[in-house]
Amino acid sequence: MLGAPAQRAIEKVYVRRLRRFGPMQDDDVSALEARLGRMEAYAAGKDLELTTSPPMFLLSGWACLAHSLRDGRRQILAFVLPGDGIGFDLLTRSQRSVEVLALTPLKVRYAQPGFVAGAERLSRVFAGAAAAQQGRMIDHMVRLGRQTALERMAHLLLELHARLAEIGETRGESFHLPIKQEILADALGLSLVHVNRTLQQMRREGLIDMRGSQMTLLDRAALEAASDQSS
Amino acid sequence: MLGAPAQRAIEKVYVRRLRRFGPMQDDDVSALEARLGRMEAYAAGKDLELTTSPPMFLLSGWACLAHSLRDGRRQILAFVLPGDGIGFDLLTRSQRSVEVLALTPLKVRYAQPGFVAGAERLSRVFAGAAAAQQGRMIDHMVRLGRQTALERMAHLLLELHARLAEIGETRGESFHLPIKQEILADALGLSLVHVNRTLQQMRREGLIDMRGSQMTLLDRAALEAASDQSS
DNA sequence: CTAGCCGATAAACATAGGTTATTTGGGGCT
DNA sequence: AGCCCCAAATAACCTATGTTTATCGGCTAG
Repeated sequence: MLGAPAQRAIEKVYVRRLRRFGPMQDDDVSALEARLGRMEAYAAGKDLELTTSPPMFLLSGWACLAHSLRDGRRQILAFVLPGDGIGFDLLTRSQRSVEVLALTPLKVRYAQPGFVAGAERLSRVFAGAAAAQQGRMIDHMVRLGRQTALERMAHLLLELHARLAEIGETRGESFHLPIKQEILADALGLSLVHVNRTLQQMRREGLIDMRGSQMTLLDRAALEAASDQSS
Repeated sequence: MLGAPAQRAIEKVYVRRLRRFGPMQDDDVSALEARLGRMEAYAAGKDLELTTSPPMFLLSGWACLAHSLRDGRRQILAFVLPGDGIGFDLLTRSQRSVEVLALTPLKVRYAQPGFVAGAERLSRVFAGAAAAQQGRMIDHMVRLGRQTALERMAHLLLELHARLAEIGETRGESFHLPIKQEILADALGLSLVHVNRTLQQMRREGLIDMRGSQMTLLDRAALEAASDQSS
């Protein structure tokens, strides 16, 4: 009576995430596992070196991809959540000055130095994950270019909830949001003050509830209406 | 005395573009050529169908990738210039509602239905082109999220000039900018009026010159300073 | 227990950019 | 030649968001 559930419970978070992008059979999982190597921990705030190191999976904690301007302005390009890969795609490996930043303490697992995707099914899954990431970046461009502060926030919160739900890190409409409002500001292209204003407004209007770093989506319908995003 | 220059002059625009991303020898070019098929022309304003058709190269004219919101707001995600591929990457082929829009009359050349990149060198070149496109999208996110109207415009003009120079469509610091200010607005996340204001300002300050659709970058140093973008 | 720090909250004011409406300036067509 | 139409250019006004500064509350180091 314990076998199956127990097995499920210990499934690696990156396998759980990758399953979203296509079927993975036992030999796919072992093929992947065989190509992974050492684990590592990083402190919050740490700037991960990507150009030299092999790609990795995030086991726990939150990271982000960001680009900084000379005068200190910073744009967060994407959030990296547990189970997500870092550095598998061209994006993060290209010469571009894309920084990978630990937003919380991190645990990662590196791929073997000569990592290659491997079997047919496995590489299709990896392609799916890369496509999903690009899709999120498109959403992000639309947010930044054409949405109001409240729309941006609503859409980001929905995205984060959906992604955390995939790996079982939500409880109903609640999830742990372990980042400062300053980080939200750099992600959404807003000022810190306006992020706070917007959150207060969403709170007053009963869209969300925040207690410390616990975020609850109280009115999903309204949030979805606000974030539009469809064609 | 005519052979070599003539050969160079008739080199296909997509080959010229692809050479930027890695060495292409004669057999690479023929391998690519063998995988391409019919040509097609489209009128300005046409919305190209991507999900059903094979990928293609843009032979002449300008196109863009865009996403529209329900209420009509639109964000242009990327410009597609002559020689650029459309639909080779996951981006444009994913289920996402990314539209491909002809900004001018277009000539394209489709790939054969079962297109695959082909030889080692050739696929490395294709990967390079995809990475370049992603890099430009990152620049675009930074523009949209963290730069002022003038900075955005300066940076976009520099990008367009550089890309057009690659395919010989510049004359010194001048190039043909065949798009309405409304399109610039949708690309830069600004209103049409503010795009006009910004262009006037750049003109007054001697940064650019515009006569009809002819754009000239008068003060590259100042434009580069304004667009920052470095880490 | 207290000092000090950090992040959230708040208030007051400033401004970049949005909106609406009007005018100007070429082409192309009749 | 005269008329249209469309895009560019202006103008006047409005507002979402940025900036600056201050307060508050909780946590941690001693």
